[in-house]
Amino acid sequence: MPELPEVETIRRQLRPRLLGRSVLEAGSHPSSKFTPARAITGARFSEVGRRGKYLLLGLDDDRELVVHLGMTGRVQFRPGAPDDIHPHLRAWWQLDGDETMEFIDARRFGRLRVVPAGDYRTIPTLATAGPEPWDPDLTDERFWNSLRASRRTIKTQLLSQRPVAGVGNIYADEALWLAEINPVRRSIGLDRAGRLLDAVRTVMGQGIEMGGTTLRDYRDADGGSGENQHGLAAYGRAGQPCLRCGELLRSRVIDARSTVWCVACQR
DNA sequence: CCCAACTCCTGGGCGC
DNA sequence: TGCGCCCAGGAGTTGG
Repeated sequence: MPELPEVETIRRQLRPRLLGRSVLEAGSHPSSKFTPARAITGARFSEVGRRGKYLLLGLDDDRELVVHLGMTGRVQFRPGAPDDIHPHLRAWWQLDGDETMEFIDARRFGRLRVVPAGDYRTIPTLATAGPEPWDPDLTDERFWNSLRASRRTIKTQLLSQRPVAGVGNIYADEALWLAEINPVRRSIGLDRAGRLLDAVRTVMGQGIEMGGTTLRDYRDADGGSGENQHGLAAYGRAGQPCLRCGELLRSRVIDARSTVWCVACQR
């Protein structure tokens, strides 16, 4: 599932391909999740940003196309017209230069929105998202205070996007494993919070370096796969030995999300 | 405000 | 081999 490292990989590829280019025509699947695609016909891309798991495609008319990839969303380019017989084509934008950008999404968990630039009031998760992992204002104390404000499990809090933006199920399990913290804890001290924040930065940074994690669906904007799946220590490794202590990793559903952790060294 | 439950989707893995 | 069941999951929505 595309999390911050996957979305950042795509952002970096999209930027040189989109900046300065105009949308000549656009179309979409009839679902309201995708119809906003049509609203940017005639506009020109002027920025390609990211916030958490959201792609922010700035337009020269002071609006933004906000893209969330959901579970299986992909962005790809093809010469000429859209491939309108592709069964999972949800939106497309015909660009100048005889090329089409396509949004492919088998499971339709993705969504598109067009908003006034920087105005995310109608996208609550984006509007209330916590800082980016490398935001200099994100201190250990701030992260700890955010975690202390809720009584939910640490795992659930990481997925909430509030303490830090961009964490999904894979990198949450990886960060908790690296920081040696039990995902079902409901409170942690400042020292553990600091270690968890360090771990989030480490696993996210590694994910970006590796071009994202491809378990099944994820592809970058060039159609390529990531390599981070070979570096996972927890996610998908239930029943296999912990890479730190050898204990067999356990799996359990926490808040409807499968969670893998080591009962011996994650306390 | 917080939180829990429910919802959306369908490819693929599995049991038989 | 084929059928049918059910899981995976981010975030939006709803209701307490």
